[in-house]
Amino acid sequence: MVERVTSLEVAKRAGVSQSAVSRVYTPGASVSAKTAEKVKTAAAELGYRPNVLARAMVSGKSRIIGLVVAYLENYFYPEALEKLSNALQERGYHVLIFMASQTAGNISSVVDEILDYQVDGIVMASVALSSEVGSRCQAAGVPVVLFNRSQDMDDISSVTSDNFEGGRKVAHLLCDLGHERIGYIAGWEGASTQRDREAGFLAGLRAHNETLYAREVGDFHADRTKTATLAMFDKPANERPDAVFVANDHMAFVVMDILRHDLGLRVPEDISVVGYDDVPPAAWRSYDLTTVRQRANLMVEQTVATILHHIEHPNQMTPKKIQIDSPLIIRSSTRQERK
Amino acid sequence: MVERVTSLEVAKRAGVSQSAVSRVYTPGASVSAKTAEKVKTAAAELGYRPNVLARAMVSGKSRIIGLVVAYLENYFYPEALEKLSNALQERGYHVLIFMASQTAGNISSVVDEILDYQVDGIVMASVALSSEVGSRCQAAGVPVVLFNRSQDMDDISSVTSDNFEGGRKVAHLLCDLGHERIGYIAGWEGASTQRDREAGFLAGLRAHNETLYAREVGDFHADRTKTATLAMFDKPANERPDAVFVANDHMAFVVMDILRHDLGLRVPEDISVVGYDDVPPAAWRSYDLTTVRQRANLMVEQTVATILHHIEHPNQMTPKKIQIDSPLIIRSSTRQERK
DNA sequence: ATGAAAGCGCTAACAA
DNA sequence: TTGTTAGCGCTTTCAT
Repeated sequence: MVERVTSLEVAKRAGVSQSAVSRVYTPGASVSAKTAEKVKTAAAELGYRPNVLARAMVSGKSRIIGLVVAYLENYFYPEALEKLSNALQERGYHVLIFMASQTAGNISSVVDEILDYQVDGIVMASVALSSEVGSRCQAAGVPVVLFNRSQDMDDISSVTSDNFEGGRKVAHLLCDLGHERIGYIAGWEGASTQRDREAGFLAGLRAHNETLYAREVGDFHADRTKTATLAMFDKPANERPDAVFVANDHMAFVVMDILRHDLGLRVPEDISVVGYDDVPPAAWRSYDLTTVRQRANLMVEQTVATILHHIEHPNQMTPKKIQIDSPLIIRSSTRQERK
Repeated sequence: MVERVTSLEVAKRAGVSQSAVSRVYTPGASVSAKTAEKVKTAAAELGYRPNVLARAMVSGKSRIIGLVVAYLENYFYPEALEKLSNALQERGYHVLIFMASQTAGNISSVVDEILDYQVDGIVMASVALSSEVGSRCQAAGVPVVLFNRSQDMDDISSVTSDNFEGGRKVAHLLCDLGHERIGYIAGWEGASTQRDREAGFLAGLRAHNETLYAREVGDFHADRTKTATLAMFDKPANERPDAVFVANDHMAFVVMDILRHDLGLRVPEDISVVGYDDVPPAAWRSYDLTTVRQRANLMVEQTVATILHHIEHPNQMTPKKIQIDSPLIIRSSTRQERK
């Protein structure tokens, strides 16, 4: 175990003051090329690196972004997390993870923990947070950006895909394909993504003078989706939907598996299935799911830009509500042409 | 934006010294019930919470664990990450994420960044790290635990599943089922997991007086796995393997999809397929993959125990090499009985 | 451009 | 049990 090297030791070896060393590592500080060289040499010889925590304490900037996530079971999140972390790393920030377990009371303590770490900003990717939580962080002077969720009438920035428009595109597709009995399997109804997708979907149907034939709730949850699917499809051919929009890809996989393996139905010949997210397995041959793509890259890019903007302009608190266009990806889980 | 509340302000309001306040938040410090009450009341009124960073600076313990990950595309990792973060959170630690991008030179700088944050320990879950990197952290006095990878002849602790034994179990299964032309699709050959799984598999075959009929390399990579699969199976029935062990689940999904959809073969009637990891999609009906389960819960538990042990006993540097038993999970991608 | 000095908010001896 | 004091390693005035 090697002892930590401090700026003071580097200063001594370089024959300069401790503050000179500090300046060398402070972008924009005034140091002569000569001192900079001396310091860098000494630092290299000693293996010196500035202590981020000490810097954070005095500067008030930790260069840490707190990330609150609830469930990584939806493969959209690991993807986003990876990109987010990379993007922040490139800008000299790092991600401190806070897992928000199910319990609601727990969430509140999570916020306290985050604040304890003096994070410069917070990204909330968890669906189940009360709006109060975000506001509390804002009140503490820590900017917050909601990722993949939104809230009406509040003062928190958010980045989402255009869920309403995405839902509408699905309605158009299914109507254009000539489907006549269209079902919807909803996600957890507390989620803004679920609400917006459904609202857009219904608006789209209306535009075609169609109406929803059946609706069940899957809650973004495998078991409940199974129940919902059976309730919707375990009936004679002329009574069940001939197409279904499922509020996210993971539920859509469950739906497809049940249709095919439990009910012996064919996708898309008997039933067209559409999902939402375009997580990687949607492109796997066994599913090849028609879906709405949430463009993780763009969403992350905007999230990073927004949080950094808030960090750099602490006074300017106007929230940004960013919606990323989400294209329809047509694969083979939907009929290929009007029947 | 609310100003930060310091322990000094709490002290004033409570009518005690600043160190009294500190003691109230230091487990095991001696404070009278009366002072504790006064302090807690004042703290609550002011909304005070100790500054973790300041505490870290003086105590030398940040209660931050650095986690190095390379690719979250393998769904074993998000699962592990979630459990790891939860387990550490319960013990008052938090996870700072470091994404190790592809470039090898990059890795080295990642280590510097980690060390800058004065992390108390490091978990490396990335497959592509040189042993030199881990050693450098150890040398800096920061304990390291390798997660899901191991290295021979070195001084770093690691937690893996029993990959050798897992591979052997697969060989036994396939031999018991009467398979006669058995293939293996390897992962990236630099990975210890790949090497151990293959070694165990070969040892198992040998025990049955069987020998490997075909071998290709998929590199834990979808495209290369596709090429490997075609090279192995795109030939007459009597020339191709009748069973294949694939070094991880994700490659196995690709193999199954190609067998079924490109080559028109049936699994398991024509070919039995076995994977490794038991990631969630392995249990999805479309794959229902026979596989070796890496028990993420146990692996994480041991990882946490090990890293905390090293943190709490800094002098006792004997590395631990922990292997978790990995059970064979038999599903329907393998023949159900001897033919 | 540089050094001296004053803290950032806290913990940990040390006395009392 | 308590208060006083001295830092942890750094950034940042303020002189020079």
